[in-house]
Amino acid sequence: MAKTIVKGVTTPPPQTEAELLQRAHHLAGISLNEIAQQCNLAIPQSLQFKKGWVGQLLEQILGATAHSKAKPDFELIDVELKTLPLNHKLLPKESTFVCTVPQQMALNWRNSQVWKKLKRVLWIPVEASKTIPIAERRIGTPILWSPGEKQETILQQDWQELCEMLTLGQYAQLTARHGTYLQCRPKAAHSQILKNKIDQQGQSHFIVPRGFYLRTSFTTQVLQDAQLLY
Amino acid sequence: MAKTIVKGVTTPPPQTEAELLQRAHHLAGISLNEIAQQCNLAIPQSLQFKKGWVGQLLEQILGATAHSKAKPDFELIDVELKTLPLNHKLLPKESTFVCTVPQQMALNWRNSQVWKKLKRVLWIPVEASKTIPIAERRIGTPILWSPGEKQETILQQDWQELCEMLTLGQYAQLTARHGTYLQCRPKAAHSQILKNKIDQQGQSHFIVPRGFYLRTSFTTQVLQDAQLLY
DNA sequence: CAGGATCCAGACGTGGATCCGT
DNA sequence: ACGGATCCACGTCTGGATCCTG
Repeated sequence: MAKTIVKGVTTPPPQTEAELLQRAHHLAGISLNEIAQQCNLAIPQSLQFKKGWVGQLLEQILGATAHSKAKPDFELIDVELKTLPLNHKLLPKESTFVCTVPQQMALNWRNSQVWKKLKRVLWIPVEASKTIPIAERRIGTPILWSPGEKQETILQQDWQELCEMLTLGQYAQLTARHGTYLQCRPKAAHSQILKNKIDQQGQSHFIVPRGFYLRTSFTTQVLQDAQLLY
Repeated sequence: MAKTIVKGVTTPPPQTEAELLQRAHHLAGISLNEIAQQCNLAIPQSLQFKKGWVGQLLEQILGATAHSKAKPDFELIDVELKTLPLNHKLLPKESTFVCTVPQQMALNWRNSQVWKKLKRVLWIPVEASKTIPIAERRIGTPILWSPGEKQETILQQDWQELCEMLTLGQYAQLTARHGTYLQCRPKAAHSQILKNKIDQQGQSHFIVPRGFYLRTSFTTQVLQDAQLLY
């Protein structure tokens, strides 16, 4: 099944973490325009209707296994790619989506979807201040990261607290204010979307689809630990 | 959300069974070419890569709620539309797809997906001999139908037999030869497609996706009962 | 002949995230 | 600031069936 129509130049998957990190370092300081040109892709005027564009651009230039779902971005080396949008102070601007809340919660933290996504992450900071045209936004120094011991403890506590509320069906009480590092928020095309959820008694309910997100305070810490803040 | 671009003329949904049946009677004797013109649709050279085309054409001209899934074709009046391809003898040429085999079988016949699809059907016979160009194939006399008592008994027996084998995971023994009127056959894009099925013990298996089909011997009986065979 | 294999269109779900009103 | 709302791409699934080889 050779693909003969080039719809954008792609990079082969990296074979090792070192190779991936080296590639990512070569992007540091480069603008999105340069990468888009190399990938033969047009730059959108605004991200309003192209919210995932930067993430998908970096997937492509770094050789992520494009859109293979429920799998790490770099399947061979089991690494997840996350862009980290930075504000004008070069601090994280937004929370970071981790994964959707599954039908059935895992039985323990180390088997959870959240841990699978966070155990090994390549963070790529990207300028995201609205005052900078998209084409001119630059890539920052990459961080190949795993949670520290103390971080994992808090993340696990957050996960357990949120899981408990979700499992018990306490949707009214569960807001984005819960959780120290990890929060739980809506994740859908629009607020009218409802998902059929089957509770532990086998009863069917319609609920708002949710996702797990990392707070900006947490990703700021990631930058700090990597000594990328001064 | 008014759709301003006309991609094919559509008919509003029928409000009553009588209205639907009247429309269908107006199609009797008409060629596919005439209907396609009225719908502003091009006629494919072959159905090899357009297998569902005739069915979708009739959905459109009769005002079926286009592609609303897991619902009857005519939602308001709870009627299912089925084309019935006829060979050169004007007898059913193919088996009729009913529905896919669900993850979890219903607990009884009257709650089954098969019964929901078959309890009220508008059959539209269509010439389907390969010797007739698609454009020239004619529509036959429509049949608004429900299973007779004896038919339902056999269908229910078939369904129960097939369900039992499916529930017990007897996939090796389960072939299209089982069932008097109803059979169970593969239903997929290709034979390599596998579906994750969770059995009653909670174990996960990969199996070939299947569908329920009505044998041609059964749909021949439907024509007979409607006195459309001589 | 008919059981097993296959094909398309459109809906739906998931992963990529950012938007925006209070 | 940030919690709740929203947006695109694309892979997968479902519903419409007919094809095709032994």
